[in-house]
Amino acid sequence: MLEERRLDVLRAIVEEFVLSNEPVGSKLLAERHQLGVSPATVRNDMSALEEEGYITQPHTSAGRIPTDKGYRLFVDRLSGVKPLSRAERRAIQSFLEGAIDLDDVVRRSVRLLAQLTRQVAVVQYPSLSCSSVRHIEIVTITPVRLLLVLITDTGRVEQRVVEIPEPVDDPTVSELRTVLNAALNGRRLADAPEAVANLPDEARPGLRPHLNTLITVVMEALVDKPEERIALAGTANLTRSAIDFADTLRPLLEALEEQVVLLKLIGEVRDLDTVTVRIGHENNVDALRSTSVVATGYGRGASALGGLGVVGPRRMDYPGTMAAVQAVAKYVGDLLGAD
Amino acid sequence: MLEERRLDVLRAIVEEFVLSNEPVGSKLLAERHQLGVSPATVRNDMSALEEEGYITQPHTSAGRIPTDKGYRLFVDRLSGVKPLSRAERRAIQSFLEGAIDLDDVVRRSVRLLAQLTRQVAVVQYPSLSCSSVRHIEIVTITPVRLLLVLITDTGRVEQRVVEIPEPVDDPTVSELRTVLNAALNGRRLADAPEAVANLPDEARPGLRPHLNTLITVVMEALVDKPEERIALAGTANLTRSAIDFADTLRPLLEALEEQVVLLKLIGEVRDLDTVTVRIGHENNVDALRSTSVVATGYGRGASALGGLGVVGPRRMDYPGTMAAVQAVAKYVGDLLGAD
DNA sequence: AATTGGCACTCGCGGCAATCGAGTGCCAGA
DNA sequence: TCTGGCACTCGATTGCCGCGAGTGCCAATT
Repeated sequence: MLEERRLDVLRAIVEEFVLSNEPVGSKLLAERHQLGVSPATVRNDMSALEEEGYITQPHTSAGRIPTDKGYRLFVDRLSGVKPLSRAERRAIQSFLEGAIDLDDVVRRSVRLLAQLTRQVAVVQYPSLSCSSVRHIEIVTITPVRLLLVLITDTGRVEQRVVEIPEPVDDPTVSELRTVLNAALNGRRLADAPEAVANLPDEARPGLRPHLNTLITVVMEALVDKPEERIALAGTANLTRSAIDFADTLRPLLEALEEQVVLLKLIGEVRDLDTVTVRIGHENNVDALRSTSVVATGYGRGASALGGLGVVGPRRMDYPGTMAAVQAVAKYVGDLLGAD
Repeated sequence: MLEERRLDVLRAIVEEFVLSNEPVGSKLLAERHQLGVSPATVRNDMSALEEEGYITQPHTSAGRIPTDKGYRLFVDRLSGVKPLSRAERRAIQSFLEGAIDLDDVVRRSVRLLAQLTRQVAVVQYPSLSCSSVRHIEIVTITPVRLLLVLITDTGRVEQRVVEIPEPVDDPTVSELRTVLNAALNGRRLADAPEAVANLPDEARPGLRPHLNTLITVVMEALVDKPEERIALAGTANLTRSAIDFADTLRPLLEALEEQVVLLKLIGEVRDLDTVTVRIGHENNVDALRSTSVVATGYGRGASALGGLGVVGPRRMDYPGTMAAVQAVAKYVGDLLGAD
């Protein structure tokens, strides 16, 4: 009973603070959230909550604001799921279904997510290693430089320039193309290594050296260190949250421009079916210590094709943001998993 | 003589203000810049300059700051060329020459430019219409869906999915590929329309409908409305210039996310050999009214392949920025024009 | 034991007046 | 045409004061 109400108080504090961005006091809580007790009682609870580290006061004679720990408890135990409005669902659907190719899907999703959450949105392009090969094309640029073009079932087109040690002629290139396609078409890139492992042994001797070179390059470029890509939108929303500027905003913007940071971030949280929330200090990146990240994976079947999420102030509408992230992930997953 | 000194005063004001970001007064000017006259004389000149609209004072009892008109005069007549330091030239060279493909070149240039100028940098990918065709590839996805891949001499790879009205088989696709390549290889995309104009007439009858469809699509997608791309870097630098935040920064960030705006901007100023400067109100975009844009075109030969530049506060080191923009444009032009 | 009303205390904030000083404009003299 | 002098303006800084929101504690009540 007493435990129960204390949590109610915490929930009320979080909700109120998210709304107003001002430290919230006992009087306001008692009258606006039907707690059924007097301000004095609320004060006692608040005192206890502060003792336990869930809330803090910026200075004496001010109300309380949630700590990271407080937000964490709120997210884990206190917040219900806030379903999206019908209008929102409709907006998502109509906004995404006009997309014509992969680039378009990603660009639309990231803008959509930024708009829905009014925060910074991040969408990762489908990882190559989770995709299947639809076609491999080899184009001769010069006799010793080939352009490898890989087309995946997610519609992603990836190209690499390959320098080869000795010149090849067109018939050989054509033969290489046939052999590679036969071995890889329809297979997932993650399975590619074993699929091509003994290709050279089966090929005619004259082809082997080239095949070996190409296979090495393909493996290295597309499987071992695939180029992950990221789309970003809504950085203008950072100015909204009145984060204190010079100190926080700059490093944050710098971090967001750093693909590596974002990839690491998304990589850690791209589970399907789970929306991960990282609050403040829980982020491993310094520049994100004063922000929260809400992210999840998208895709169909077992493993995630990629991840997406938003970055915003800790003072964030977690239920709403989580709902939006989840919904967009579902739509994007369906869209890219199906086609 | 008197005219002469007045301009010296304006130059001094601009330089001082760019450095300090504070309104500059007559005393400071007289003692720091060897004008050879007393503060009182400087005051007279300042009064005249204000009369003519080159400078203004934010409030009585404050120093003067340049107006847009003042900056304009400074850029046009007062600023010498500030050559880059040897170290900077070396940095540019070593930073860019490691690039492996087009994407890499563009990404590196934009970061380099942002770093050199400490401002927001924008680099446009080479326009398709200015590039020549190196190779066209057609890949069958389904019998009625083809993937067109266009490779240009600048290393850009562009792809489009094409829906065709009736199924084609592989030999036909192969034939189409041969015909298209024969007609277009080595030609500039801008010249493509005439190059393919009477291809259908010369082809064997069975090929004509497909050829017509493909030509239409190629023309539409790659020539009429080519997808221009833009790379952006250094948005974090916006926080540096103490632009007043909530009011200016948000619309600015929003504008920068809008590719259309940037493309329009760059498109207007991509002359080769001329670094264009747009100061404050000279920009046609509202969000850029309180910023300056320094940009130019890059490329080899007559027409520009693309444009690049920076966006920063009006209070900007114009000579230095112009030098950096020019230098990077030259290197990028050489890099992309040569290969 | 939990809750409540009462009360003293803290402290940030807004308003106000006084002061300071940088910078200007003007004028008379060289 | 330039210069030194001088009065004036006005934003910024400082210090002070009172208000009020919010707290913590305590004794009384249920």
